Amino acid sequence: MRKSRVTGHDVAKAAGVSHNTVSLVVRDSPLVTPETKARVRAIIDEMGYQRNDVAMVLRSARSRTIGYLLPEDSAEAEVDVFRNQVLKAVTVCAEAHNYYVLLDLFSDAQSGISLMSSGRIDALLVDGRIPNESLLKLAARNLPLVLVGRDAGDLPISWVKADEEGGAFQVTSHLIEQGHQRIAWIAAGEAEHYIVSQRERGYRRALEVAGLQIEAASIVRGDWTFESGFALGYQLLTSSPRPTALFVVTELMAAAVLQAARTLGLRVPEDVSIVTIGDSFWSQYVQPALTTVQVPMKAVGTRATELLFQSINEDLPSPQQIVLPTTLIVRDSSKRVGNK
Amino acid sequence: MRKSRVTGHDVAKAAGVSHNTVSLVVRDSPLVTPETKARVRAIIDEMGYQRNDVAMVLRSARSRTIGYLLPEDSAEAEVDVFRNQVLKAVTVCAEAHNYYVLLDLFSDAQSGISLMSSGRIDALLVDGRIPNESLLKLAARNLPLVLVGRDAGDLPISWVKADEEGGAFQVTSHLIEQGHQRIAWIAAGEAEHYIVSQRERGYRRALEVAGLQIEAASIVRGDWTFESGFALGYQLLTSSPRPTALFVVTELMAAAVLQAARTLGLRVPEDVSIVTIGDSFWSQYVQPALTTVQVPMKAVGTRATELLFQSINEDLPSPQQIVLPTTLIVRDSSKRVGNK
DNA sequence: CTGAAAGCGCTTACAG
DNA sequence: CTGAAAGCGCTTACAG
Repeated sequence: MRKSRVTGHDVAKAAGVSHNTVSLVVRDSPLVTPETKARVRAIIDEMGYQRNDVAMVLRSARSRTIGYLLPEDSAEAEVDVFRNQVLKAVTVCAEAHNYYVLLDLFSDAQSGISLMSSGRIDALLVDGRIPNESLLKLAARNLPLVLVGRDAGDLPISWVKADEEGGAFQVTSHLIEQGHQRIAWIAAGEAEHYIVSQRERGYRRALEVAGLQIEAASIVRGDWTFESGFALGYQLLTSSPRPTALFVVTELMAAAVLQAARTLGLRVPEDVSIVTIGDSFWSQYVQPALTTVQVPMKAVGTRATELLFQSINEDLPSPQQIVLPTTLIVRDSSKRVGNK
Repeated sequence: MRKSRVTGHDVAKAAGVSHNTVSLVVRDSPLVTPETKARVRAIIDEMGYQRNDVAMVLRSARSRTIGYLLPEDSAEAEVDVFRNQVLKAVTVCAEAHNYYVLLDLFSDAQSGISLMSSGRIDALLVDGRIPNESLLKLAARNLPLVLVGRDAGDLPISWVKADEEGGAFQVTSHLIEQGHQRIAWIAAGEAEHYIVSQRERGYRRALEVAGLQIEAASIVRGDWTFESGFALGYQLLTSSPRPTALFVVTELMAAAVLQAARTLGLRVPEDVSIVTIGDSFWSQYVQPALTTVQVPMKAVGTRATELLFQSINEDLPSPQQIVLPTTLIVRDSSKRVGNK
């Protein structure tokens, strides 16, 4: 048991001060004179004293740790860079505030509640893929909480998300401006999947605003895999009349559609335009580089964490709800229709 | 302060038992009769009691948390899926053992030492990119530690890594068997970068074993970016005599070399073979799909975590050192030389 | 500016 | 099988 050998008590005795003073020195409190500090610090270094954080946490009821509740692995997860981008941003931001990040895989609401009541964390970030009914139970606890990557409807909960709907609207409108009228939509997962449904809304709204008909046959739904993207792309590209443009829900599936087109001998963008949305850097490196809407997940992670620290430190009066804009990036996979 | 409202003491009073008994019930100890358990559990539910983990940790000196020390962001990190794969595996594995994962960004050895002495964690996983001198200081603490993704030379430290050198040897030998004699190597980062140097060793050994000359001009070094891959690919493919095959240190840079070849009007694999190594699933979706060596980072994460739990529970006598095999995956970017 | 006392909420011996 | 006491190592009032 080397790790807990030296306690504040030992240091106090060696330095001829009280335990209390040692504690203040460790926290660099202005209540201690520089001379005493220097003397105590020398002893601390000499004895190799390291504070036991757990005792500190128990007594002060501040853990200097934020929790991050992640969904368990899903079909989607294999493919998804989303979570990684966010997690990285969260960790960097927490570190800057001198906080640790504690990871918890969501299994049910109870495990999340246990964590919130355990004293292990001061606040909780919740991944947007956690189901709403669990979210409600979690939000009922008395601990700052920020939802990451989606909104919470009418619930009085803080959240930070990207404007998925606006992004989808933007890229679909871009296609329409380029003269496309038959624009298919390749979705993924369940119809209620938050991000997919938001993107689909944007797609539908763009068509409606332009007065274009939304045909049922133009909307198909895969399972997040490259293979499903290929199959659906193939299906749509061999249907008649063939769409002049395809909007694909993820960049991986869009890359698959690119291959389906290639397999069929169709040129992109000359014969068909393909656009997508997401945050994968690979999408610019496929051939041709994909026109996409960039979703700023890193920024979402950072803003959410900043908001969490605000809640910890200031006791925010009402829920804060933040939407970050997306960016249309026109690359080589889309062009004006008919203009070969 | 809702979170700490109900304590074990309150439950004990309400149930008419001692605080001790409540503690045993929460831990589901066989020392308590089923009747008492049921009665106490009912009260626990009724009162909404949640154990304060921090007090438990302080008293029992077991945090039920493992630490994961990550390197700070580097140029390499932007591109790297490595860490994400590993982290996911670690988290899933920890969850299965009923442990949390605490993230810590490496700034210096001292911060790692503080964490190890803080009582917050029972054991520590260290990312392979942490420098050796810091690793030594960390390993000197009395806490189980496993190094992830690289070996530790002669140091008596447990580690789990993939056979990067063997993988590089394998894919280079594959090229040689296909008749290639001028095989260039595109590296990245600093010469001492562990993974890069291991891969380079495998490359050199394969050439040596085959009795092929290693020419200085065939070895170039980029900076992990797509752009540097493109530039170096372009340079090598316009050099004379042109290499018949290129082995590229990362899959992203290999995708860039593919584009350089396309830009030059060279066909892959007819005019030049391009092979790589890594764990990015994207490499199979570029055109042509890349021949690669699959590095099992997920398995590395899982094995490392399992090893860590062994160290926690059994007090392993000597360091365990595990090398996981890589797998050559021949796809469409390489072929027999001259056989057009 | 420093010290002595109390206590955060558990678990761990130990006694019955 | 259950209970009463001690204590993990800090921080927080409070007193001087």
